[in-house]
Amino acid sequence: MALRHAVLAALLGEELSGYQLAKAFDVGVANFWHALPQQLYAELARLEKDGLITGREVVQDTRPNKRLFQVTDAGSAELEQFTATAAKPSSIRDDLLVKVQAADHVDTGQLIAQLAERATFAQGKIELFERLLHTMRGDSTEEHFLRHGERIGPYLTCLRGLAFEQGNRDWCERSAAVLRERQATRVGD
Amino acid sequence: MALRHAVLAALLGEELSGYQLAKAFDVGVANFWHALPQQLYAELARLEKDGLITGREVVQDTRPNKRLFQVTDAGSAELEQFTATAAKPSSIRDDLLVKVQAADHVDTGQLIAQLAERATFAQGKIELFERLLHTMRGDSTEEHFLRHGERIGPYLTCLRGLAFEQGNRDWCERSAAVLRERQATRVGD
DNA sequence: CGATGATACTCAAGAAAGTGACTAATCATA
DNA sequence: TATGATTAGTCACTTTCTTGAGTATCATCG
Repeated sequence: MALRHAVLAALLGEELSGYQLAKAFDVGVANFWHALPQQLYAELARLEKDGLITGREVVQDTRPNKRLFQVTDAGSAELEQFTATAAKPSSIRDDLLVKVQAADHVDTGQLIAQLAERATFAQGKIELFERLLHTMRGDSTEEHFLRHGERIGPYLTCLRGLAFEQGNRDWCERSAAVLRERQATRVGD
Repeated sequence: MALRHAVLAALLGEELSGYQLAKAFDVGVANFWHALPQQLYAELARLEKDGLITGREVVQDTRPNKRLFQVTDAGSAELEQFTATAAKPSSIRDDLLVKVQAADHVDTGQLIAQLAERATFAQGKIELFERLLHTMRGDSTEEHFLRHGERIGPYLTCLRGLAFEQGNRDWCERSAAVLRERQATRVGD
């Protein structure tokens, strides 16, 4: 019962189709909640059935028709109530960290390659987030935007995503460097 | 098929009981993989059935008997193979971020309280990780340990956990400060 | 003109994860 | 001498997530 709230939060402020929502969950929202398109369509159906969102059909000439969803008052109330409940600690799942945990017992070369790949991926995300942040704040400085901007929720979560990916990149690079150095040392033994 | 590898990785180097493993998943391993005790017991049973770990009964006088598990050669091979496959991008799930995403539409007071609580929690984790890191490296400096230490996998993942929680703490504090300032501004309107 | 890719979804099956309740012994403490 | 905490697990049930395939239209590129 939590994807539910992530979807509601993503739908606040803008009407989206399932397809657009899936895109959003692929870039921005993915920082704090990950979901596949199929889950989103299913969740949208449930939310509509429960009256927390309403959908309207939009007929399109050049593309398949779509349904745009927006949060109802009941949906807002649900989110409000959700916010009032205690937050569970965040749960992370990362294959790569599992592999690094076993670093002393597995093939170092593979691990280094995967750390490098992840660092590159993180760098891409960093650049994306920096662009997103800039788009959101427009001409204002960050400080000014955070004080006086209208919609700062997505900005704040994006800031967390940025810091997270910077942490990822730095850690991947450092870990890869450490493993490389140890490899070199061992060869030189 | 992923908790499987997290359990194997946690069991490398040390023989643990299900109960001890659950503790490990509550502190260190939780940084990159979260699981409840019930899941771990179930996974241990599966791993043993598949011959990736072996358990031995340890009779105890003062406490209930326990079963200690260790990774078999087949288990090591499985981990090795797992490392060779491409890592999926990490998946995060965080209630609190969902709430912040909706920050402009929900009760700010609650949110600030939860951010403060999370910052405190993160601070506790930071201190725990710093202690763990110190224990692992003993008298060596970090640099020396990473170059010449025997078992650096858990150290590296702990470093990531530390950075993650520092990021959490900083972001929570900043977000809470921003929301407080806006609250004050609005009152002053 | 055919291939590829984007838009916009749907369905079904199976694997994984989460929830809640429960047993049973010992130890500390008030 | 009850009370609760800690150690050490088990069972059953439900929800959620992932995987894989499939439908249909239009736009673009070579």
